[in-house]
Amino acid sequence: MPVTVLLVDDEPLVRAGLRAVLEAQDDIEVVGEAADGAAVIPLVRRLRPDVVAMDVRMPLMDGIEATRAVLRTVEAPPKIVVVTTFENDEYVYEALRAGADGFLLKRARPAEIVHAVRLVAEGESLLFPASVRRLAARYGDGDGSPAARAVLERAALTEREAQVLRLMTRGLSNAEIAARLVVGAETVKTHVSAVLAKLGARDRTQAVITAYESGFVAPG
Amino acid sequence: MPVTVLLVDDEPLVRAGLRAVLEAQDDIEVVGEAADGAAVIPLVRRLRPDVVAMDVRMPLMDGIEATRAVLRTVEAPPKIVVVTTFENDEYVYEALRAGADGFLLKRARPAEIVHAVRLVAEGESLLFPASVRRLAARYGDGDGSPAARAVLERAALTEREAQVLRLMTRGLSNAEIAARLVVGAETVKTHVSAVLAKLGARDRTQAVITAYESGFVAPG
DNA sequence: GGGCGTCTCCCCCGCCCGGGGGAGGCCCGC
DNA sequence: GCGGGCCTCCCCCGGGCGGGGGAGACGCCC
Repeated sequence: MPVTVLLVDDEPLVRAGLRAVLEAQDDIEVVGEAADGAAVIPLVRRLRPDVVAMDVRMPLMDGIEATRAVLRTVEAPPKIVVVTTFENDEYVYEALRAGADGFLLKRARPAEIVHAVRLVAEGESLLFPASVRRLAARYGDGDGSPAARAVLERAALTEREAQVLRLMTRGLSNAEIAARLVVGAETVKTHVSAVLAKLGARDRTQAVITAYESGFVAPG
Repeated sequence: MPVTVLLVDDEPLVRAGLRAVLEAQDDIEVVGEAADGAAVIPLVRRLRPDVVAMDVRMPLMDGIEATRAVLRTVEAPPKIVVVTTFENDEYVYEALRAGADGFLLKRARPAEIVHAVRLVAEGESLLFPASVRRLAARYGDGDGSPAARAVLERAALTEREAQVLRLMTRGLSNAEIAARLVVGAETVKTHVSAVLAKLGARDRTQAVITAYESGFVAPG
């Protein structure tokens, strides 16, 4: 069965463009459109789309509020991809914080847009999409960049967990991390488990990969 | 005790520059100079430097041949850093293949040069220096780039092992890699062990980190 | 023909890793 | 005060991981 998508954008032109791009795929179906975040809730309830492509800036209710509203009030909410024009849109980070599953640049190539929709539909943690990573790299001292910060906050890593993750990306074992942080090995295990859970990683290797792919750490 | 360095370059100006940069550090001592690779062996035998900073292109014997000669004939040979002017110097990869421990751009910042010398002196596998990684990134589809290829050949990963490493960097477990390659789990274990040994990694996580840091794989 | 390297598979073994659940102390905010 | 989040530590337990050694089959090169 196809991936169903709801488009939410105040500009008809953008909606038409997204529709054209997405409908060109035979495994994606655009099931509805809305011109403002305020209209999203009932539409989501009625259409039950797999994915909502949500504009950030809209007149009545912006994408951030709408994202929060959907996630708060709808049962088994759809995946939400935030759509934005600017790469350095602080609003986007807000949206990610609000619980969106990824974001999309309007000027992205059609293939990228399609890819993003498919990925989030599969639940494939677009928590850390390549675009976020690229952003992080661009603005990035890797660690203090707004994107990386957003990623962190989205993953809701605590300070201690982030610290542990950083040491994991340096190849340290649990025992070595424990020695470095001067805590017990069991404590480290607790933190590592928390990191794995929050990043959706199965083991420390996957967590380290995610850290690299997200721009949480930069090579070199 | 300080790190002792032998400079090998046909241009006096370059030698003077390197000497100035390195002697400015109180933990580094330049113990000798040579103008050609042909003079290296006896000098290394007599001075027993920790590190040889070796130019690639020299009139009589180039840095590649000299590197081979030193590693073949000298007991407990020094670490060798290959010095080059051009970033995309194919000769450099040859030198790495010949057994050099890292390389250095002549126009690198003094701090970088000092850093490189200290690192190789510590034996800190400069097998995968940041400069190689940057090179790989610059030229790089990550995989087919000359630098990545050189890194591969330097590490002497076989095709199969490289394939396994690539799947490791995607977060796959041994069982999953086995399924993907349609071989037994024991076979994968053998390959993984070989990769770990060749990369000097203790576990798969460290191997993946090395893969990222070396440019063997690029984030995104 | 006889190495040598690669790929394949097998054994045993120890251990770190990760999951689950529990618990106490701390600070902060309601 | 009381809850909640965070950090800390503890238990048990299974499984994947990594080390060691061995071995057969194939192709390549001398």
